[in-house]
Amino acid sequence: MTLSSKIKSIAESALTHLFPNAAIPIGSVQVSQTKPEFKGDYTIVLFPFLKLLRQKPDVLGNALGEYLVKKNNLFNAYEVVSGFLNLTVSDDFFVGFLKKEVSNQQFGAQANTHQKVMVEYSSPNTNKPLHFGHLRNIFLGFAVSEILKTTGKEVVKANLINDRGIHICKSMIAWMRYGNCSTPETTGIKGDHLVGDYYVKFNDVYKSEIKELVAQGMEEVQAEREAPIMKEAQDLLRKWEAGDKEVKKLWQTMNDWVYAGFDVSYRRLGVDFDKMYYESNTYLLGKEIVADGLKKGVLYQKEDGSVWIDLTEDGLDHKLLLRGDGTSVYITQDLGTAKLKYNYCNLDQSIYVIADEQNYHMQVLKLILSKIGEPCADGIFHLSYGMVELPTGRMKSREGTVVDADDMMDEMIALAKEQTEAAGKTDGFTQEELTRLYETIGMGALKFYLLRVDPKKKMIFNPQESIDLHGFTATFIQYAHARICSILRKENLSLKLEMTAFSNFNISEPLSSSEKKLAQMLEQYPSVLQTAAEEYNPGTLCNYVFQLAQQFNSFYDVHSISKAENEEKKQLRLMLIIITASVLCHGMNLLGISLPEKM
RNA sequence: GGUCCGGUAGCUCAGUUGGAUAGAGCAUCAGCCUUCUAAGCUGAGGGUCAUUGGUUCGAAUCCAAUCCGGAUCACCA
Repeated sequence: MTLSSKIKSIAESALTHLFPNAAIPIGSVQVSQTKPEFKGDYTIVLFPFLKLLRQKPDVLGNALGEYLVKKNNLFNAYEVVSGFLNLTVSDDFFVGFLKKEVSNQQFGAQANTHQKVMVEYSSPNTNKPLHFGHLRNIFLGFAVSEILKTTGKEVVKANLINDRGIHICKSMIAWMRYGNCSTPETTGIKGDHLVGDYYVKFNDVYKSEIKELVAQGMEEVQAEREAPIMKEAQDLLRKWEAGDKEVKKLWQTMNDWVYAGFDVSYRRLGVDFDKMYYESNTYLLGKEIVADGLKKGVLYQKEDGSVWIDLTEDGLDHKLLLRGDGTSVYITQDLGTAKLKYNYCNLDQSIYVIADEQNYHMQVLKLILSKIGEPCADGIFHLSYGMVELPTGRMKSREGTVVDADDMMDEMIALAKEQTEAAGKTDGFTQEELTRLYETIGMGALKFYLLRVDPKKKMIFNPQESIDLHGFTATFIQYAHARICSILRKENLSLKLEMTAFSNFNISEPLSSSEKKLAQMLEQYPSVLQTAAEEYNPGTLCNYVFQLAQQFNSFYDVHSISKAENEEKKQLRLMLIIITASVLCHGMNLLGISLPEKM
């Protein structure tokens, strides 16, 4: 139980004890951190009880404060300031906390709840390489998965690859026309980029063909339909669906190039998947669900044979689920895939990390499944995030205005190198260690930059301004960690300690304010994780980890650890920094960011 | 037009679910390295929390209306 909730329940029972005739509503006690300008650590707000108990703030505050301090050794002082009861938590509590957790590298992790959660993220199309927008999706999905895991969920990371459809046919036709049998091997170009180049090529040719047709007097709308390259792409798609061997073979080959490229990127990004789904296997699913819905009368059929659902009661429109010719539309396969996922291991929850442009689609998907009575409906949660835009607007892969993910990684790592060298911090490293260090700093900065903001807010990225390595960044946190490691190296201590370490420690001197503040922040880590998990928001964790590093830096500035005033203080501070390092490391790892021991 | 999301310091963002004088980072300015890593620390300036009204002891937070920006509402995916 966290300190804050402990205080809550203690105060609640204290109030019922002091005022036996009044019914104190459960959960009505508000506990918050005391503002730095006042004395104390935690604050109870008295206002909600004044009317109920017919008490004046000062009287109630003093009565409650006195009772709490007297009856409970958790507190050793209190102060009432205009309706707020500020409580000072005893040093013993914090020291007890430090002794208990100093050898626990898993501090913050919760016991397994046996709830099964699938997190689908990344889910790329196979016609182009990953771009900056995908990175937000990927980092979010990975971080949320890890946060859920550490709070006791069993997580299946899933990737649903959109490997079929007109988009890949566009790359295929452009390659057939202009590729000259080039391959990643013959060109030395990474597979996903090579296929992406032909996607761009397709659009260039498409545009010029339209222009030509318009010049010949055709309407633009018609020209868009009639352009030869487009017709050829559509023809390829038809052949693919008919199972044409040659087409399938090329399709497989080009997709394999892309997968090889993605694998390199995923590995570099440090993310992984437990379950891969391919749309070429799932795109025909969902028809039985539609048939079932028709039988149940939830869906209706028009004269032309098309199947619809009426969602007007829910403030939405009529939605098509099957075409007149009986073929699926986009949402049909999603109905089937939702069920497929659910049946994979009896999911309690199925999370979709998808951009907010699909809010409506996801809302409709969940609603339809629930109306048809599919049990998978309840667990569906759309983790919707805002798109990453450039100052000039949305990124368009068709127009080549995307910030490429691989390029971005290269740039960040180059920036890390540049700034490390500029700061003259390369001494004592081997070349190999430096390479790894730049990777750690660059990738950390990139991930943190994308994870620190609330997922649902859209973000604008300006490629002209490089991502900072100062202030609210991963680098800042990595630096704090490296400082701690440096101290521990000199003290011949490891972050991994025996259970018995520090078990004989006792204090005789009061904690300084920055020692206490640091301990207090560390104690809050589990509840931060809980909040981040409940809100599916890694940003909460970013904020916390940054504030912790900040608090450590202030602490570090005022207190020497190695040359502490006495042995007691030294031991105390060692415990503090060991847990700090452990929490920083644990928290950042959940975000997919690693921390160097030296930088 | 319907639905949904957003609007907080010059810029990028927090704001513990309704609590004290609204906080960080960047940028600007002023200090701090003979002492465990200055990628750091301390301080200053910078605010009509989009606007207006309401709810109450108390509102950036809840409600209503308005303004601005975005997404979406296909027999596309």
